[in-house]
Amino acid sequence: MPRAHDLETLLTRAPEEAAPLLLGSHLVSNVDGFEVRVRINEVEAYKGEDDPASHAFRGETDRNRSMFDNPGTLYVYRSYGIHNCANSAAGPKGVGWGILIRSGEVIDGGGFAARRRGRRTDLTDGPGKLCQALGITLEQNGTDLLDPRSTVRLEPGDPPEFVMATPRVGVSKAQDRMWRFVTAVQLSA
DNA sequence: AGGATGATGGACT
DNA sequence: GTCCATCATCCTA
Repeated sequence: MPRAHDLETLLTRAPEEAAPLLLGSHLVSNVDGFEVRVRINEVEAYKGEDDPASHAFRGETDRNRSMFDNPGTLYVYRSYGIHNCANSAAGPKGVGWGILIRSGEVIDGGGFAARRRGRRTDLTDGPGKLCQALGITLEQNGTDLLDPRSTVRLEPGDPPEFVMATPRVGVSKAQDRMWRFVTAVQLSA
């Protein structure tokens, strides 16, 4: 299990190495005073200008700027005009690497999550759902996930016993990269 | 249980 | 105009 200051070390690695190690960590949000804690069970690596599937493939833009910031910076983007999706910047500053946080299980604050989602089940089993449950919007883009004072942050957790690697979801390019990482818990969900 | 589809906006050709 | 790092709903079985 990574300790708090180890998360920064972990996230400075290449995203395809850091992503599976991030599984089991906690994503905690305190937006509007409601704390929701999620154990991360599914992530994907995106590797900047080396990766045709990455938003950063064509370099830095207004939209993807957070991914080029320090490792542990929150990159939020709007998906299909409707949903928000959350990433952590990875690698050294300036490379545009990131880890998409796709799903998890609610550990605490389930009532707040259910209220935000407008339902009692399927609260955080997808990247858009997870952001809605945690109240993560473009307003939180650029947040330092490694700062304990941040409204959205990463904290250490228990690592999973089993991790499976698969192609990434919803991408048509670079399907040969097995850069989606899932815990056994998420597989059975 | 699984496939099709509409919503909805930004980035890109 | 087309393509999305998606989701909820509405079918068919």
